Amino acid sequence: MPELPEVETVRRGLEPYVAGATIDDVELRRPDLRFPLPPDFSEALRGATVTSIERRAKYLLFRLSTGMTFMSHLGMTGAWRFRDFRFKDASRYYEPQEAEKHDHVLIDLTHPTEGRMTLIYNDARRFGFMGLFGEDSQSPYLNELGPEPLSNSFNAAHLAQRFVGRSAPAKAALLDQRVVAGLGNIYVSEALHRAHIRPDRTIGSLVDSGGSPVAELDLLPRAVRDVLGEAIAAGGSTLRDFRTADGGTGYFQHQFAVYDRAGEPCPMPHCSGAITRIVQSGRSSFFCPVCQH
DNA sequence: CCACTAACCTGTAGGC
DNA sequence: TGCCTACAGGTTAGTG
Repeated sequence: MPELPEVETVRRGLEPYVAGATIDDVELRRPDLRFPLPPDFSEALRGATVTSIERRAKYLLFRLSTGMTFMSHLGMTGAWRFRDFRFKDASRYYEPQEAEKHDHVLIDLTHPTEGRMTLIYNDARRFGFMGLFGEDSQSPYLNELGPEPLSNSFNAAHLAQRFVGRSAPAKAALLDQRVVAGLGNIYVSEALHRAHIRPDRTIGSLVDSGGSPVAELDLLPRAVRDVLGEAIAAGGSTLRDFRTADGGTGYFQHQFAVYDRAGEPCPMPHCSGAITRIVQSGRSSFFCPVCQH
C-alpha cells in the first residue's frame, strides 16, 4: 500500500490526536508480523507519552517521553485507524466496535484535550513490522537509508555518484531505499515519466564520462520531488485499500500519468505515445516508449 | 560489491 | 457458485 506520500498522509492524520497522548495499554492480538516484535515492546510503550510523530522514508516514528522511539512500517497492507469512543468533537464519533479481522495491535491512548481513543493496527498480509530503539542510528532499518527525497541532500550529483559504472535499470535503482528513501512502485514510474527516462534504462548511461549527470538525470530529483509533493497534497493514492486514520481515501490516483494506465495515451503534451507495461524483477513498470528514453 | 530471484501472506479480480 | 491463475502500494535472504 504505502509509499512516502501515503505514510506522510497517515502521519498527518494521527498527529493531532496522538501527539501529546499517553499510552494506557497495549494489546497484542497477533504479534507475528513480518519480523518479531521486540520482547519488551508492550512494557516500553505502556505509561509513555507520545511527544511527536515523525516520518523517515516509509517509516512512522512515534517519539516517546521515555526517550525511546516506537517505529511502524506499513508493508503493503498495513493501516492505523482509530476506534475512538470518546472524542470531544461529535462529528468524529465512531461507534465502539469489536476487533476486526487482521487487527493485530491495539493501543489505548488518552489525549489531554481530545479524550480517549484506541489506535488499531490492521494488516491483512502482515508484511508490516514494528520496532523500538533509543537512537535512530541504532535501528538497522533506518541507518542505511538514503536521503529523504524532499530534502536538499537528494540531488543529481548524489544520484550520479550512486549510478556511475552500474548496470542496474533505473526502476530498480530508485526502488533501492539506500539510493533514495521513500519511493515505491507507483512513484518511481511517475517520476521516471516526468524525467523522460525509461525504467529499463541502464543507470550508468545517466552519468557522463566526467562523472556528471546527463540532462535527464538533472531532471530526475525535481521530478521526484514534484510528484511526491503533489501526491502528499492529494492525500496519497488509494488503489485498493489505503485509508487515512479516519477512514478517508487519497485522491492522487486520478492524477497518475502512467501507473496502471497501460494502453492509454501518454498525457505528455504533444506526445503520441501509448502507455506500456513491462515487468521488471517481478513487478509492473509503466512508461511511454515515445517520450522516455 | 552488484544484479537477480524467491519468499513472506492474504485478498481480489478475471477467465472458464 | 466454484476453481484456478495472476497480481497487488514492500523488504529481506539467498544465489551466482
